[in-house]
This record gives sequence, C-alpha cells and structure tokens, in this order.
Amino acid sequence: MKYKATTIKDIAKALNLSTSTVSRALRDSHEISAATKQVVLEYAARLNFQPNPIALSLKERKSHSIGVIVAEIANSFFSQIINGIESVANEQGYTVIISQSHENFEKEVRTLQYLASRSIDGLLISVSSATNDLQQLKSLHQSGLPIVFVDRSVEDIHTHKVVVDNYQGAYNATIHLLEQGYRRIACVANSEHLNITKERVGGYMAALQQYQLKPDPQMIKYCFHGGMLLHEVETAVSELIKLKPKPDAIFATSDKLTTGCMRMLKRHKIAVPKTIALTGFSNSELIELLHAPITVVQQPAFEMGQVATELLLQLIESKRPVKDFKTIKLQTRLVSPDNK
Amino acid sequence: MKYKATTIKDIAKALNLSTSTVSRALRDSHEISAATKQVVLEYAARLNFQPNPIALSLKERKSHSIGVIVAEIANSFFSQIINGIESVANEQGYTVIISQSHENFEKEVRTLQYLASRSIDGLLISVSSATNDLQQLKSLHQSGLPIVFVDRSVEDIHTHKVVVDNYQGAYNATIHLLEQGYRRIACVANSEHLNITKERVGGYMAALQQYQLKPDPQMIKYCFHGGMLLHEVETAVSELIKLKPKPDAIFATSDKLTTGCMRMLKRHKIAVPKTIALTGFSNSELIELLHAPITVVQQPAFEMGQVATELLLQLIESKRPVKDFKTIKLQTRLVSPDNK
DNA sequence: ATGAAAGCGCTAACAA
DNA sequence: TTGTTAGCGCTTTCAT
Repeated sequence: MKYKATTIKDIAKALNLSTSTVSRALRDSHEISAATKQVVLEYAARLNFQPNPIALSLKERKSHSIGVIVAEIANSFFSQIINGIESVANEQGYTVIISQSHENFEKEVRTLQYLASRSIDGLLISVSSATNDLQQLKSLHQSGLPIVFVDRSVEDIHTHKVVVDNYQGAYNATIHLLEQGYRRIACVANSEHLNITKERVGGYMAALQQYQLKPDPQMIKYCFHGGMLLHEVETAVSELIKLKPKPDAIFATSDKLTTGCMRMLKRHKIAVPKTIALTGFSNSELIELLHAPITVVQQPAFEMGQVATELLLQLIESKRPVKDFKTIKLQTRLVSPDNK
Repeated sequence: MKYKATTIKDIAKALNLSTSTVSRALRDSHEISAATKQVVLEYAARLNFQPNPIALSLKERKSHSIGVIVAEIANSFFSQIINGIESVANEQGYTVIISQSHENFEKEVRTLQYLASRSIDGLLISVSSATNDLQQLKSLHQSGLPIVFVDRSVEDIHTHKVVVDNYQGAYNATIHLLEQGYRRIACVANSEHLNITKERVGGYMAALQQYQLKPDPQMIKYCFHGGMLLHEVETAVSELIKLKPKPDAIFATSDKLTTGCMRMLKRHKIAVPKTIALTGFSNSELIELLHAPITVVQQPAFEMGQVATELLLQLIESKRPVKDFKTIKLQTRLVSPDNK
C-alpha cells in the first residue's frame, strides 16, 4: 500500500495556477505577487505540502545524504563520533547513512559499493582494521566523490583528515604506567595496517625509550581484526603471560582491545592492577564501573565527528575542486578513575 | 565538485541505440535480441554502469529506504537491534536511515517529521520514554506510512509489534532476588508512559506478591527520561537509600537504569550486592566486567531487529492494505555472571 | 526487435 | 507577474 503525498501539480490545479508559479511562490521568489504567494502558501500549509526530496535530488543531481562507514556502532567511540556527525549534518539538511564494516574488509568493500550506488554526496570513513587494499576507495575518490577520513585514515588518499594525536596519547598513557613504577610494559595493538596503530605503538616505544627501556618485539602483539574476534585478544594475552619474566602492565591501543584485555585477564584470574596493570584507549562510559577501574586515553569523539562533517560538507558544497586539504589533529585526554 | 556517473543515455548514444532498448537489455527483457543484449551488457559492465537509484525512486515512487528511530545507538540494546535491522534490510536492497530521539519527545517529533519528508518507505520505531503525544505518529500511520514497533510500542496504533515478554522477564529477575533471600526489593523504572514500564513493573509486583510481599509505592521510582539524565537516577537512588528500613535490593527496568543505579550505588559507596543487591534489564557486553558482576535480563535484540524488519518489508511490499497485524513476543534470558 | 514519447515531481530558462 | 517548456535518469506503453 502506498502513501501518496501532495504535489505541486495538485496545488496548481486546485488554485488554477501553473506549476512554476506555485513552485516560485513556495520558494518566495520576488517575481510572484504577494497575493498569489499568500494563497499558495496557505493552501500548501493546509495540505501539509512537502516537496518531494527525490524529485529535487534528481533535478539537482544531489542526494543530500552522506555515507558513514565505521567499524561498529556498538562501540562507544564510534557512536559518539556518529552523534557528532549527525549534529552537524542534520543541521544542514543532510541525511546520514550509517554503515558498519565490522572490521571486515569484504564487508567494507560491499558497503562502499552500496553507498556509492545509492549516490551519496560524500563519505566519512574510518577504515576497518582489515583494510589493506585501497583500490576501490581510490577510484571512488578519483571519480570525484568527496571523502573525509575520521580517526583511521590512509596515507595514499589526499583529502581532509580528522585525527587525534595518537603518538602523544599513547606516549602519555605509557609514561603514566612508567611513573607508577611499571617497567615491563606490553602492548596489545590493533592491526599493523592501520596508521593509528603505527602512531600509537610509536608513542608507546618513545615513552619506553625515555626511561631507557628497550622495546621488546615479543611484548607487542598485533590483532588484525582489532579485537573484533575475541580469540585474537585471547592469543595475545595468553602469549604475553607466558613470557618470562611476565609483563607487569599492558597498554592497549583501542577500546575493543582494552576491554578485551580486561576480559582475558579476568578469565585468567589475574589481578588488575596488582599483578598486571592495564591502560589503553577507550571511550566507554562504563569504564569507571569496571571491576578494576583503569586509566584510559579518551578521544574527543563527538568533536571529531563534527569537524569531519563540517569539512565534508565544505567539500561537497564547494564550487571549484578543492586542492588544499587539511589534517586536523585533536588532543586526547588521559582519564584516571579518580580525577573526574 | 560533482561526481557524474554513466547514464543509460550515454550508453545508448555510444552504441547507437535508443534508451529504451538499452534499458530493456539491461533488465534482460525477452524482446531484445541476444546480440544487442550482449553488446549493451558488455559495454555497461565496462563502464561500471549503475542505474541511478534516485531516478528509479522517482519513477517507482519508492525510496527503498526505511527509517529507524531509537533512543540512542550508544546503547548496546539498540545497537544490537540495529544490527538485526541492517542484516535484513540490506539483504533486500533497502537503505536504513538511523535516527536517535535521545529520549526527548521534541527531538523525536522533529526526527519523525524529517524522515517523513525524506520519503522513507516505512518506519521502525521504539518510542522515546518521553513520548506522551501520539498525534503525529498516528497521522503518519493513517496517511499510509507502514510502521512497525520494536520493543517500546504504543497501544493506540494498530500495526505489527515486536516485543519481549516484559512481564515474565521482570518476574524472573525479581524471583531470582527473592530466591536469594532479598525481601525489600525496590524498583527503579523507566517512564510511566512506556508500556514496557507497566509490564515490567507488573512482573516485579507479581513476583513480590507470590512471596506474600506487598509492593510499596515508595519503593518504586520512575525516571521520565529513562536514565538519560543521570540526575533522575541520582534522585531515585538517593530517595531509596533514605528509606527506613532501606531496600536490600534494586530491580532496574532498563539498561541505562541498571548501569545508572550501579554508578549511584558506587558513588554512595554502597557495596553491591552485599549492602544492596542489583539486577535489571541490560544488553551491555561489559556487564561481566563490572566491579559487581550482576544478574541481568537480556533481550534478544538482534532477533527483534530482524523480525521487525521482515514484518515492515512485508507491509511495504504488500499489494493490498494489510489488516491482520501481529504482535510477536520473544522471550528474555536471565543471565548470571557465572552461568555463561 | 527496436524506437518514440510520456511521465514520475520539481526547477529554471525562456516567452508572453 | 505568470505560463510554457524542457530536462534531470529511468521505465513503459504504444508505435513501427
């Protein structure tokens, strides 16, 4: 069964006017008499007329929708980003189409394909941890689709990027552990393909070096699916606790990994922080309720979403091709269980 | 700058055919010669031709998109529902447009208005806890927009509904507390406007009565914004612990309330479950990591999303007006920290 | 087997 | 100030 709305044609017929007059009256064109405008406006209001956005899109060659691809909306970090995106997009009359890659490359490709076929006007993407082939993304970008990266970006594609200072965030977290006396600090990291992983591991290593500690490759574990598959984290943690001597602390580079490590340490009945301390990136709101309240690196997710969307809409609405791309780098915040 | 795709016209011109022939060839019409089909199909494939969905929508008067309104995607329960929705919708070629009410009635109205104006083909909604006026929803429904309710439904609108057995879920949780010896069980509930609240409070009271306990109105606290505003929960919990004698357990009727109570009890330095036990509805994946692992009532969120979407698409694609509406009631699951 | 033309709802260039 | 017409990309009668 179909819901059929009032059209300009209906109004024109009823009022004995042409569709163009009605159209112009509705858009308050100066070439329409006040009297006509009034009649049209009133009648339209009475029928609760809404211009058909699809017809508009066809005409303007613009869907007024933007696509968003993130790993998982169930992840607080991403849902906060999405809230930021929506706050700006809706304000400007754009619809947001959210899709999830679930850290799966094939799913990401399919989704991308799908969004493109739905003729989105632009794309906000945080690539999946499994993304190692940029062909499709590149070709979409080359064919003119405006793209802005959020958080996880890729080097090869030259466009706006909104990120955090991953190096610094990781550095701070690691220093925090060092200051508390931990010296055998392991790192459970996201996929090596991700630029954020490199940066965070970089910050971690720099902090160690500052304390004259040599980073030990055995102490760094990469999770290709970013902890999406729990067994990855299981393997990582199991291997770490088998080392002799054992690590006395773990730094995890993402939300999912931080909670994943927690889960594993609990399963192994390892006291946190007593036996092994834990810290890592996380935007979860439940952190303070965990059985072992830990210090985390928080990202300004909402703001990242906002800024990225502003940049994207700018790209979309720019008359001439944009050449001057920026990378906005925001700061992270180290949050202890008590200091809030 | 604009991204312009190949059109049927381009293909027709290049191949010296009419647009109708090309269109038919692409849709594999039997009235096109095999030879022509081949040429067209090959050429189209080479150019990676994608029919413009907007043009299709205009023609078919169908946007192939469905709107979803939930309180908050950051809530695991809703994000799981959304995953269920997506799994079915995408399968069938529908785009899902997700919006959040943030438990705010005005926001819900605006969002609804917006979605309707974007000509969605149907709507999945879990009403906000602040919803007390159904006028808009009703008029949309009457004008023919297919609607399916998920979880939180309203009595007055006659359509498909996908819910859980709230009464039973609440009953089980309360019995669980009673079996462990708790006798002064308070209830922190969602907005009274919500039908799920009535059902859950009903189950809670039935359990008490089964143990010959008389429900005490002072022991039931309603949170109009469903815990979205933390101070609501703060007030509720503060009032409860001021009672003499104090409650020895709390049953919370939603995810946000369950974690909210936990937060408050922690803030008041009340040991859980030692001083006051806690149980409630929750689909959070972090529950088992909380400092006081609690028993929760889980809802089959993913499945709810799937079923609701199947019903909605059925409504959308039905040739004749549907009169026979069902309410699908799924079962909840009581999950203890250990039994998993 | 193929093409011409109309129409989905809207806007805008062009006429009047 | 208002109307006529064409066109956005596609499908679908109706001709040929």
